[in-house]
Amino acid sequence: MRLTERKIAAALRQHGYKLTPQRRAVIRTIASTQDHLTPAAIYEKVHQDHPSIGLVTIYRTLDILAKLELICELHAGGSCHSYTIGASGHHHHLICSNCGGVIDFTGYDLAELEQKLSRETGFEIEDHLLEFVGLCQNCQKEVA
Amino acid sequence: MRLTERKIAAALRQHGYKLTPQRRAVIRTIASTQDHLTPAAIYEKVHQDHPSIGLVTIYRTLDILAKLELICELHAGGSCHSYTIGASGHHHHLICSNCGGVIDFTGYDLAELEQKLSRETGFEIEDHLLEFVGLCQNCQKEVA
DNA sequence: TCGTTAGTGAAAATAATTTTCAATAAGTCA
DNA sequence: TGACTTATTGAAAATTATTTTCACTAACGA
Repeated sequence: MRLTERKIAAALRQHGYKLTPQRRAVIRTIASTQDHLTPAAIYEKVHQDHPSIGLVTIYRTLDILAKLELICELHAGGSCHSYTIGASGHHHHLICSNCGGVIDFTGYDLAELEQKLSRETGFEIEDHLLEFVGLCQNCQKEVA
Repeated sequence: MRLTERKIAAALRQHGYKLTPQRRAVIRTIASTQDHLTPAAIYEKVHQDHPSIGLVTIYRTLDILAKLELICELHAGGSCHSYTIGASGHHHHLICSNCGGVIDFTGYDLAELEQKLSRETGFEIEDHLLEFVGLCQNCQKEVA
């Protein structure tokens, strides 16, 4: 389940961060799209409603949101350093290579594979990164 | 199976690239470690034997090697933009969060999951990214 | 060995990110 | 409410990472 603007705001407060209009605007921008956005793209969008905001504030807000795991950084498909809204619970991402839309999916458990890998390599596994890239239904039509 | 310096050199030539001492040095550096390296780290290492090499050449060589899939870019564990030696055939990576060592693993097929995802989301899946992060056996002892 | 062409290094240009610092605004407490 | 304390902000400067340009050099086939 994708996090809402409201939940993110609450989480920020709970962790002692103030909810400023700038932060609210950043959160709203990320929460209101399926797409994943770079800091520069977020800046552009926020800037429309909030012309005085500085790019630095975008970076600072993204750092906080990422640290609290309220947003997710994506890597597959060449776009490092872009973010999508977080979701409650463990999940993975499916990214459209054409429109950038991101779908979260859950219910796929890598624990078994982790155990097998752990047994075979002796590693103590701490984390993983799993992302898929493809064309969403809309973009399939568009491209055809 | 990890690619050897020799195989990489051959592949370069096959694709019409010249095998210069600089490229050889970059390849050797990447091929001779389990670790994954940033362009700057590769530069430092190559520079020792090859003091006249420029950082630009590192970037250019990495671009070529990555394009030919002779090296792999890693993402998990915070280290975007670092590379490890390639391997023949499709594989995934297991990265030590302490020493940076990378182990390739194969035999894990995501095709089934891809089909399921495709069915459920309508996506036409093109690619994926799967990496694990953990502590290798040596580093477990070291940390303890 | 010569000549063609790809490859190189240095420097400049560009892009991305972080730091610094004075000014401002949030939330708290009297 | 109003003053206070402290986090947050924006601008500019600093830093870091990457790419482009260009004159020079070296690899490799004829």
